[in-house]
Amino acid sequence: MGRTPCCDKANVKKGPWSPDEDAKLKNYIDKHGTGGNWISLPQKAGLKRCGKSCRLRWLNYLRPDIKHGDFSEEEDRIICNLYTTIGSRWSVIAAQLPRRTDNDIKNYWNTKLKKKLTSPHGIMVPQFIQPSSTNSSSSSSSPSSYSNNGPFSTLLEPISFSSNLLLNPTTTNNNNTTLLFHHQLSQDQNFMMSPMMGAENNNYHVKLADHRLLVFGGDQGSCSSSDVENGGGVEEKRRSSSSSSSMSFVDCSRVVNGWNNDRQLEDQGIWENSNMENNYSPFMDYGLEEIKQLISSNTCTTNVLF
DNA sequence: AAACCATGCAACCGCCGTATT
DNA sequence: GAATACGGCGGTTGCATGGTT
Repeated sequence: MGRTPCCDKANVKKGPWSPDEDAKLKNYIDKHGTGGNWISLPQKAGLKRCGKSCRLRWLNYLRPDIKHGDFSEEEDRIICNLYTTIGSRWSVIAAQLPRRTDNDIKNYWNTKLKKKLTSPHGIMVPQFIQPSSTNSSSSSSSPSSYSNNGPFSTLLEPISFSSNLLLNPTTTNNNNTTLLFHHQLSQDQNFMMSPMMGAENNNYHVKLADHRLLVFGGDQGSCSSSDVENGGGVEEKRRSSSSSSSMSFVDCSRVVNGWNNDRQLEDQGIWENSNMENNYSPFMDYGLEEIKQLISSNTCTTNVLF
């Protein structure tokens, strides 16, 4: 025979913990510790709870050194890095973040970070994983050199990857445009996405050789003038209908000829003339296959990987 | 003001490897 | 060695809250 059952399942309380229960559990553990036996603990502590429930409550909430909420950018970076490396092994990830619980990290990932990293089309898009330093010499997957090409970097040397998702953690060019994730479409279709620095709405740009600028991603699809300084130059007027659930691909070629000054847009009366009623809009939504075709049919001066 | 919807998060469920009988 | 509980973990659920229509 094996062990005796841990508790009477029919007579244990479930649901949210009351302040009184919290106090009982905390007082008991403060005085006696867990004793390495969660099963017998609730009875000793005067709680009508399953040992598992007590353990969970203590580890995820009552433990004195726990920090809740307010994840820092550094913590975001660590979580994203580890997730792309080892997947949803929350206990391992939590071990790298002092005072954080696996449950908190898991919730944070599911409610915040995951939305940043995935699109409804099922492809991964670059994210705000800022390098802790600008030293790029340590990563073999980092492009080895870049030219200064307007607000974007241009990859000078071709790169190839064995994985379809790699993190390029530490590349910042002179324009402070940070280059992030890489996906590979094929040998001759290497692209590098460049996020707009200064924008907080998850937009990304791809500059094509014919000066067209593809803008996609984003909760709201807006670029302020400060974004222009960092690689923008357009404002997407067609905003997503619901936050974080849509992904727009926008061909701005008709308005961004030269794409270096949003004043052009005003001078050309683009904003005023742009509406769906007169059947003219410089903003066109593209599907994933269309965008791939657009990119593959052009020689990109910006190297982008999906 | 009410109904509806989206979000955040605490807690539970079930699985798996290990320990115990 | 078999049977069963324990401890730990990740996935999922359900409730509370806040925002929007």
